[in-house]
Amino acid sequence: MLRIGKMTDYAFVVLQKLCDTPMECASATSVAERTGLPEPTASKVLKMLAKAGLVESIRGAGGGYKPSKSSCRLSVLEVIEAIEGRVFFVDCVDDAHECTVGASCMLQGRWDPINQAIRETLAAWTIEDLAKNQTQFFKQAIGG
Amino acid sequence: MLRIGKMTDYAFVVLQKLCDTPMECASATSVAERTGLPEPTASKVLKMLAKAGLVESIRGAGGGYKPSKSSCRLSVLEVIEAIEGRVFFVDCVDDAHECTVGASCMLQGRWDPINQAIRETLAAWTIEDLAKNQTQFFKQAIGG
DNA sequence: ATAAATAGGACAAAATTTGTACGGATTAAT
DNA sequence: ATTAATCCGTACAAATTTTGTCCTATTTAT
Repeated sequence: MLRIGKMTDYAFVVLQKLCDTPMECASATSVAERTGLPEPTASKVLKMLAKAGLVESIRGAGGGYKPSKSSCRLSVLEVIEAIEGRVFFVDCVDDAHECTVGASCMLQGRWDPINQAIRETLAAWTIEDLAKNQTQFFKQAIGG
Repeated sequence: MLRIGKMTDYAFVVLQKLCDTPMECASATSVAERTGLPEPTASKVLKMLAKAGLVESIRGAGGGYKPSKSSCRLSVLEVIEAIEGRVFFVDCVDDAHECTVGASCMLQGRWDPINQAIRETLAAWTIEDLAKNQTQFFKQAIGG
């Protein structure tokens, strides 16, 4: 099915909630309540986002997470990569991968342009765009 | 990592081998030998491709698989979807999916254009393109 | 000090993907 | 007709990946 993981789904939901109240410092617990996600899960997602630098974390009592100034302008690509790692379609592109097919594979190294095109597509939309109404969004997609 | 599965990788390799000798009817065993894949695996991939109509299967002694006339012009999208099912980035788009976040999800229905754009990107390359040399390929990618 | 939070890592459970096997159906050749 | 080659469909165990949860350490406000 070639889909992003649930965690990444959650990341978008969480980021958007944070962007609703950009000045507020929201604890993982409050984010969990507002999104309907279980607390440990919301916490995990927030930690990942913080580690990737996509939100600002404030430790200690009264702490929590704040969207950074640019959080809501993050591209879809940035969010996906924060959670999933680099976006690639084929194992071969990954350094850590050993190609089991080896010499008989005629495709080695041919995927870069496709990967690049996909990345550009994902980079072209921001979280804000996703939040806008569907109609307008659709117009962009078909170039209208 | 957002990658296609190994089976899909194999599918490209197998298809390309078949297209090397488009007139020949190759048994699963011979495809396995020529690609270096284990026989049961090659067989499984071929079966999937045949079921999706991407190659022609001929049963009985002396049978095997032949690329159909258009096999080598198949788009990358067609191959991926033959193996992985429809290409989507978000569960919400899938009818069978129940959104656990529900009403609090501001993103519902917003992904279609992105999915569409990705699909268009994948549809723009053929297996033949992948087999061509990397340099030329790269030119296409950057519009040169 | 104490309470409220996050950080980071560990880990079991669940889900998915892979790889293999087997019995049945189909066809060509003898 | 019989035999051998070959695909078809399904089932299934093993391996891998993803999820979801918890625990301890650290940080900060009061």
